[in-house]
Amino acid sequence: MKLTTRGRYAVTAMLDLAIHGDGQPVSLADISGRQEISLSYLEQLFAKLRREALVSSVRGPGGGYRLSRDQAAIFVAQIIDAVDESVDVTNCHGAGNCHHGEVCLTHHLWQDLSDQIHAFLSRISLADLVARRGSNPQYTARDAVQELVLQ
Amino acid sequence: MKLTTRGRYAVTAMLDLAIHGDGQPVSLADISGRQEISLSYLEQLFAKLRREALVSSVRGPGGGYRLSRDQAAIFVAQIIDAVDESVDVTNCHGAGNCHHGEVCLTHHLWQDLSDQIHAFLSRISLADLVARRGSNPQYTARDAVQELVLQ
DNA sequence: TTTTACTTGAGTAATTTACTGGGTTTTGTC
DNA sequence: GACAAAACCCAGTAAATTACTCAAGTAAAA
Repeated sequence: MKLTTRGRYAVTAMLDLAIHGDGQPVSLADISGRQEISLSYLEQLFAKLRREALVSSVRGPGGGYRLSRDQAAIFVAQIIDAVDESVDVTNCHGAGNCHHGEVCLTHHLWQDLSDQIHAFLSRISLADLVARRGSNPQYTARDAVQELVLQ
Repeated sequence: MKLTTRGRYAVTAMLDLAIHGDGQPVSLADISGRQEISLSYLEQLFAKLRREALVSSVRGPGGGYRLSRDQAAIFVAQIIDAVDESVDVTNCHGAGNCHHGEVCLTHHLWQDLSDQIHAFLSRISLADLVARRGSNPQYTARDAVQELVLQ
C-alpha cells in the first residue's frame, strides 16, 4: 500500500464524480476545471479506474464518466489500488530466502502495517465521504471519518 | 502523511536498532549489511532521525546510534514524519480561498483520511513491533498488529 | 457527416528517490 | 601519537516516478 499524491488525485476525482454525477455522466474537462488536475493526467487515471471497473464511460457529446456502481459500494482502497500498483516490500520476494530470519521479519512487519491501513481504507466508501454534505455545515468531514473509525 | 519506501526504510532501520541495540550503539554499517540499505542513504535518514531526537549518536570506534528513549516511547508515525516531511494537500493552502466550497471539501476529506492513518501509526510503538519476537514462532507480526488495532 | 468527447500511446520536464564518492571530525585503541 | 573506526557533511547523480503535453485516433450523438 502506497499513499501518494497520485492516489489522492484519484480519490478527489472520484469524489467529484460522486458529488456531481446524478445519473448524468461527468466529463473529465469538468473535473479538471473544478479540481485543478490536468485533463491528460485525469485521462491516465480514469483509464486505470475504468480497467478496474470502478467507472464506466459514455462517449459522444454529453458523455463522460459515471460511477460503475453505487457510491456505497466503492471504497477508497479500491481507488488507490487501481491507480497505484502495489509494491513488493520484502527483499526475499516472499520466497523466504533471506540471510537471517530477522531480515524478513522487519519487512513483514511493514507489510502488516500497510495491510491494516488497507483494511481501514477498505471500510470507507465514497458514500461515507459524501454523506451529510451540506446538511450541517458544522458537521465536518473529520467527524464523519471519526465515526467510521470508532464504530 | 505519505507512505513510501523511504519511510519503510526508516522504520526497518529503527526496528533493526531496537532489536540489536542492547544498550550498545549500533553502527550504520551493521544495519546496512543486515537490511541491505546503502550506508550513505542510511546516513541521510539517521541525520533526520537525530534531528528529531529519535536516536542519539556515539562517535568514534565502537560508536554508532542508539534509540534516544525507550522502545515503547517511539512510535511509527514519528519515524515516518521525521524522514518524510509532510505535504500540504489543499489547493488553497488552508486559506479557504478556493473557487467553490466543494473544492476544499474533497481536499480536506483526504486530509482527514490521512490524519486517521497518522493516528493509527501513532499508537504503534517500536516495542509493540518487537514484542514477543522469538518467544512464539507461531505468533506472527500480523497477530501483534491486529491486537493493537482491536484493543 | 460533423461535432463532441473519450481513447490510446508516445514522449517529456520536473521531482523525488536512492545512492556514490569525496571529504572532515571525533574518539577509542595499540 | 599513529591509526582506524565511526559519525558527520556535502555535492553530485542515475534511476524511477510523477505529472503532464501532444498527437492521432475512435465512437457516438446531433
